[in-house]
Amino acid sequence: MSNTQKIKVAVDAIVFGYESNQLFVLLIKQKYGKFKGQWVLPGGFVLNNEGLTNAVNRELKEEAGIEVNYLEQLYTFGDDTKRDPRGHTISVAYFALVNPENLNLIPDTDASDAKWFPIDEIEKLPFDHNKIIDKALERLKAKLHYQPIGFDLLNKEFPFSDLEQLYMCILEKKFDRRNFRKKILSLGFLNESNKIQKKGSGRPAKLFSFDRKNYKAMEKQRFHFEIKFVK
Amino acid sequence: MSNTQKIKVAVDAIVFGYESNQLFVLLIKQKYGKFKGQWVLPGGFVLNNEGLTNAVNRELKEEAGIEVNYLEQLYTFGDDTKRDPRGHTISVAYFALVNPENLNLIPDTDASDAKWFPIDEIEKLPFDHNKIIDKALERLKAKLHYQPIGFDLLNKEFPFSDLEQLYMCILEKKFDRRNFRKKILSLGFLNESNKIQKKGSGRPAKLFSFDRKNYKAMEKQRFHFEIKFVK
DNA sequence: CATTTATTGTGTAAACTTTACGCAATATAA
DNA sequence: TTATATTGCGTAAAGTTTACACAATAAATG
Repeated sequence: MSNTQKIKVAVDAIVFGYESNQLFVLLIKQKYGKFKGQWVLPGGFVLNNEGLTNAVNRELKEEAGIEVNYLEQLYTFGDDTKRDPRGHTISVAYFALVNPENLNLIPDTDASDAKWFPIDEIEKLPFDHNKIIDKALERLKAKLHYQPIGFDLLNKEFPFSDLEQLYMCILEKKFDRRNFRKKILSLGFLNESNKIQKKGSGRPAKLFSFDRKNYKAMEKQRFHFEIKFVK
Repeated sequence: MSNTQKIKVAVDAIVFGYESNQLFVLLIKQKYGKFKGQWVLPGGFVLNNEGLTNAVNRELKEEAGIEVNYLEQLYTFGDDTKRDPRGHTISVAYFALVNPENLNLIPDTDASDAKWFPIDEIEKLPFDHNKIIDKALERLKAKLHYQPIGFDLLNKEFPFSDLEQLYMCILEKKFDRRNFRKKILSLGFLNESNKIQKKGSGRPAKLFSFDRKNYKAMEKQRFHFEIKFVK
């Protein structure tokens, strides 16, 4: 039985980026086959003797010349055996984040075309890729509440308002700026830099950075990140 | 490339059961091959043109004659290409729960042997099955806090003390009985039956049942299940 | 160059939730 | 009949979240 199994294994990546109050998803232009010329999620078939995580990282490098900041497995799509018209294929989807440094640097590798699309301007995509993006977005929204994942979408040093706006933008909610700041600061994993950022008018802002080491240590001591919201 | 892909796709199930203050995992005795005679997680290769969820349910029926109460995808194991000595295989692992009605009724189907093992008496298993069980247990513990999943491990009608003990047993924590009761009841999805259960000495207990319909409705209205603990 | 506008930083009181703990009610066991 | 086990309910203290106001510091405007 296992000799005759003809199921193919693919990986797909949903890479999120954030800049100027907008959430983006990375898509690439299909080069061959039935969907040639259409935008799809980066991904492809896993090679023999290649681990899944390796496969995603390889595809991201090949197709978009990108190295991500955060990567985790999202879900394996394989209930619909006709999800790929080329034949029975399951796809292990990965959820990834990049910070702004990696946002604008997508070299065109081997004639591939990669582009950032605002999340709310994504049309109907081939396969079940819209469904996959929906699931990834759901995960991103959920994780903002219980993991310090927002920092992976920001610069290393950021003013507090960046974090605040990122939360409001992605969660599509409004909440009190002052309470949010107090809450996050009270958790004790932000380092206050002595630098100061001036941008446009208004009082210049202190810059903060996420102290990942400290956070990891706190996590081991039964600390739980959690943020609830108002409005 | 995709023509020569030789990766096999399997599913595995981690089925949890609970009774008399003990958490159990379902294992089956391997019938053929290198690990013949050893206990492993139920599962097997996915058939051509078979969906993943179908594959798990089929294997559970074939190998243990069981239908589960709750089923969700856990994780896809495929970073280690040598996790199965028979060749490159990825396994989509599923997390399942059964209630006590299904706990003791495992018919021996086609010469297979299935058995419930207390979670703390599981020895070294073949493949990466111990790792899979660890991940499933972690998920179970986490979900008890943010999803009403405990009810799937109990009888339809149960005294409050059952729920309370299930939480303490699985989470390996102690907390205040009275506060726990108050908290759960305040969430408003338990129906109080007018039946009463007597068991041994002590005041007889009211029986409660989980109102799944009501819970689903509340969930849609932005209600979030959540339980934090003391001690 | 004084005034307006934009944005940051800090504080405090009220409402709500969680935690700690006492005791009456109702059964069986001795 | 008394002791023991277990259930059911209530209340005060501690902690957390929410709502809201105003001073500080810059650029933009006339």
